[in-house]
Amino acid sequence: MSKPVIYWFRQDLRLVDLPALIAAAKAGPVVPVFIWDEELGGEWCMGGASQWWLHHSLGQLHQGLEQNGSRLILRRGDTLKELAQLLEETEATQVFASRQYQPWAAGLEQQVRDMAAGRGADFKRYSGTLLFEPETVRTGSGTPFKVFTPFWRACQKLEAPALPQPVPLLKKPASWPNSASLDDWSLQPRKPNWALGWENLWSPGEMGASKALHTFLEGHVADYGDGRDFPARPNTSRLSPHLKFGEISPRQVWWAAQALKEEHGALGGAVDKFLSEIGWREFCNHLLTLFPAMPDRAFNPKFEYFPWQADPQLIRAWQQGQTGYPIVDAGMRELWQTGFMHNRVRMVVASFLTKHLLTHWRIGQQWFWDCLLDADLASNACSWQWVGGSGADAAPYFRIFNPVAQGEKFDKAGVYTRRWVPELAELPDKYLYKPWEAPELTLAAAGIELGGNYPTPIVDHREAREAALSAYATLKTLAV
DNA sequence: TTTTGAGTTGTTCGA
DNA sequence: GTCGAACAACTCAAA
Repeated sequence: MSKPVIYWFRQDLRLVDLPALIAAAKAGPVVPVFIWDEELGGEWCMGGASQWWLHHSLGQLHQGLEQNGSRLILRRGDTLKELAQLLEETEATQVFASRQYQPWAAGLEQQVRDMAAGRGADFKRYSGTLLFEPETVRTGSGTPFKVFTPFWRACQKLEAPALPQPVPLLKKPASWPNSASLDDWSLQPRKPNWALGWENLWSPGEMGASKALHTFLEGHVADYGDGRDFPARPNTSRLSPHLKFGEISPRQVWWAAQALKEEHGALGGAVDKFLSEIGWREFCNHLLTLFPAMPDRAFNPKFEYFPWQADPQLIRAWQQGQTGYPIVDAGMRELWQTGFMHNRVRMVVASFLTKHLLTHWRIGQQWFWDCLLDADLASNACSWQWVGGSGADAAPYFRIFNPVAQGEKFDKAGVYTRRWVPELAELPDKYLYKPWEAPELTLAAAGIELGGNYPTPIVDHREAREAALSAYATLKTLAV
């Protein structure tokens, strides 16, 4: 019998359309492995909410492998050491994996390659996480793009992504190495269990991902263009955590979207708008590859001199959804309670933190990193920098979201806001986003005591706006 | 090399 | 209530 090969699962927890797994299956009997390396990423090791998802996704992956006559070998510890140990135990001659794009990934891949070579084994790396490899998208003069629209246009002109590939036939090795037990890893919170009920909100794993895609494309994409901006409407895909863990490939998304366009030409506009969001995922990963310091330093160096403030009380009020601005508080509480936040509201809360509170975007990035199920290093860093004004193709500094206007515009009936800020449930629409303007009697009738069961605004919008504008003005004179 | 057109997501003010 | 302009130039990408 031929020597086995190792398939090293990373953030590609699926069986369908996985080029590296297909290659592994061709090369010999496959030992599928996942290594829980808690330290990997250092400061950016996996956040709490994401660990909950990982637990369930690994369970699903294990089931999927069993249905294909295989299994998932779990190990915990340093990636390099565990892979070396597995090579020794299995006498495998090759290690297969999908390429990742975090700043530490390329170095780790090189270390694995060297370690394997030292044992007479080969390391083989394949794409599969992005539609386009960062090296392949370049401007006419050969430089990487720094503006989204021309970037995405250039992507469309490249050869279309390959069609998704089916699950390969996995041959069993002569014997299986030992596996750790998922439950021993304590990836799920216990005391307190802040993920209570999340099983009803999310279906981690390949099947859940596929279902989310089809529910979206069959029902909700039609009204994506407008609907996606309204947090109470169902017109977003909610695919982000699935994509983050690689439970579905962007190629599956791309081709399912193309098929829908062909079937219903009228949906083309909405589908393209949705695909451009997949484009932003690509763009962010390309930017992170280009500028690995993205999570830590301003892409626009001027912003390294921005007069950020850091008031722990204000930061805590933001984190806990106690700012006194209902749309902000609704978003922050949705995040805490579900591990997710609607995109429109993410922009509002991020603008509030960076501009109203003049707090460094890194503080927000770190909070999101720990709380978001879909926390992705590239998207999180690029999006925070975009809001803060320091990113590529960033929002202009004078774009300061008005939390009252945003609430009134995008959640007029208050369905979203009242759900997450129930103490305001009885407040009439007219005052929902500015309870401080409501007459005493109205507040009393709604059971609201400002400064009691709901906070007075922690900053005044007009004053905060002026302060932000003048803080940003200080950058103008800088020559960096 | 120089020139030209364009650039995710907004708010406020004044006519 | 509605609409257009200002916000502030700057950088990017392509011709």
